[in-house]
Amino acid sequence: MPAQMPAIPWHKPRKADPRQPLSRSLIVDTAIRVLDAEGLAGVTMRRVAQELGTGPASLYAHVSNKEELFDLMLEQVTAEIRLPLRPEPERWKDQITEICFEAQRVLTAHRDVALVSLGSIPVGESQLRITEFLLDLLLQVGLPPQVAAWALDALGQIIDTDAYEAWVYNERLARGTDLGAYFDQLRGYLHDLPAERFPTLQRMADAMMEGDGDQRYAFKIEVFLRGLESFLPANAPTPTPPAAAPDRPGPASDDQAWHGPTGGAAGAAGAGG
Amino acid sequence: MPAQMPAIPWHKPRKADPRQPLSRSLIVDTAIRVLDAEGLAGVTMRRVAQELGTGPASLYAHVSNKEELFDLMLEQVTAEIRLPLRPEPERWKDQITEICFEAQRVLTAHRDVALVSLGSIPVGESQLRITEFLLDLLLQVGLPPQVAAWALDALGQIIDTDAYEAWVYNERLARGTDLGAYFDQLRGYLHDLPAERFPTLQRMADAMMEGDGDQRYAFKIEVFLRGLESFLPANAPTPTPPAAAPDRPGPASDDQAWHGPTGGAAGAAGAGG
DNA sequence: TCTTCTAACGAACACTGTTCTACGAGCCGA
DNA sequence: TCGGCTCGTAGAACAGTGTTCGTTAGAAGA
Repeated sequence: MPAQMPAIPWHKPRKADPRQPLSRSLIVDTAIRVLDAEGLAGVTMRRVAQELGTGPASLYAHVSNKEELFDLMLEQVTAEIRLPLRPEPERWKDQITEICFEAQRVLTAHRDVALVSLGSIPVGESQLRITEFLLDLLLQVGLPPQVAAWALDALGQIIDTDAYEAWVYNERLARGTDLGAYFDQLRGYLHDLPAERFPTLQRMADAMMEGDGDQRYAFKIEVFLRGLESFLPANAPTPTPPAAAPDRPGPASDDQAWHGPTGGAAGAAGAGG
Repeated sequence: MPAQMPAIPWHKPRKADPRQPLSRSLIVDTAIRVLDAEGLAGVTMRRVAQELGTGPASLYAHVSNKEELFDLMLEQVTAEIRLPLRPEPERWKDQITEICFEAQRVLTAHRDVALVSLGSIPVGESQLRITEFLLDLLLQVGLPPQVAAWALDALGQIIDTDAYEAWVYNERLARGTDLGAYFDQLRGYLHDLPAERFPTLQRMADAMMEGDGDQRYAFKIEVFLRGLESFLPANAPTPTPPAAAPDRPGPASDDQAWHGPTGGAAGAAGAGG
């Protein structure tokens, strides 16, 4: 902060500090600053207002809700996610993996902002930008349109959920919890489970604890991409006949037949991250 | 509620109402009743205490935290999830799909309780019960141990996240939002996107909106299971070499070599649902 | 110069989780 | 039977929260 000039005495100060006037984007920027410093729970209307040298009521002239403010913050953060120059279908799995890690990098850089994304439908410009890129890529690969469309849904969930859990993990670390001891405890707890009721779990305790967050994240993405791959027309005769929901008709394996009209309302799914 | 008998005058009432004394399980049961009626946000210490005819401070003798109360509630709810009698490896995909839908049925029956599960490591008895079953099943199928272990992680995430999103969807419905009009709006919004920036998305608007929550859920599970399937030793020469995180070593495709010591701390992942 | 409009804001409302402290009933040893 | 002690209970309070109301003060338009 540069040294402040003394106020000219006969200029009665407009507000106590002649800041730039309040605006939506200024509020959002400030809120993100608070978010980065203290996490989502620290972003209160009072806290943001205080940072702007005003009261909470003033914010409501530019933002109708705390929820709306959160949405705006998410959109702003999402804009930071960089995408490759163009889709490269010949290495689509690598490219998607890279995007997933880029998204996680950006999301976790802003604490637990991913939590905002979890229940919301991505309609912001930046979110659609990512959706557009991925959708284009998946179609170029040759996936059936409906598979590609629904895959975005799932991809967004993976990204958001993992970003959130990565934050939980980091938070515990930052709060001074000795994670080494914590996980040793957990491992011991699994080992000490009654063998007659939890034989497998007890035997697999070490495997359950294996791998850090990034490895597990990479695994989830890999499994998901391999699953997608099985929907490629080339792999049409899939290893096993595709299962579906217990009673409802699940996704069939015939490829182009996907775009069929079943006429249901869309689910409340959040793709795009 | 049955008609209350008048209090016998010469019996001075113990507290104003001669309820059974406070206890952990009574508090949890009451909290779940409030949860079912008003959602997780409605579960406040005051609200639960009021339901028990007492003040909020009284709860803290049996429950150290609101967070702990939430964990106990989750554990209690998870206990409702029914499992098949025994693993049937020959139809493992169907069985897992059934369990996923059973879990979602129970979770969504209790509003947004799934939110509690999202950031927490599943160590409760009921959660471990499910983990034990699934782990056993996956190993019997012949999946490499480490793949099976990490798969539980991913499965838990799918279940929790989808249950939460299903609740968001149902909530909007319950709050009187006309979802038909809402999704029509959304569809129109996608259709009206500038074609030069979002050509694919615009073209695919209908496919993006296709399918209700259950169909999308079934699709995610199916993709995941097909991905898992590709890790079966029989399928060892997978269509493409397994990709990994950009710089880190991802899961290799050799099967039994998994149980290796990489020595990292476990991630903050929540499996089990 | 006077009016009109609107962004800004102080104060307040109805809440929240949690803690402190006093109260009072039940049990135990004498 | 009686004191003393423990421990579950609960009222009040603290420091917060999101949001709204009614007022004010500054700028724009006539």
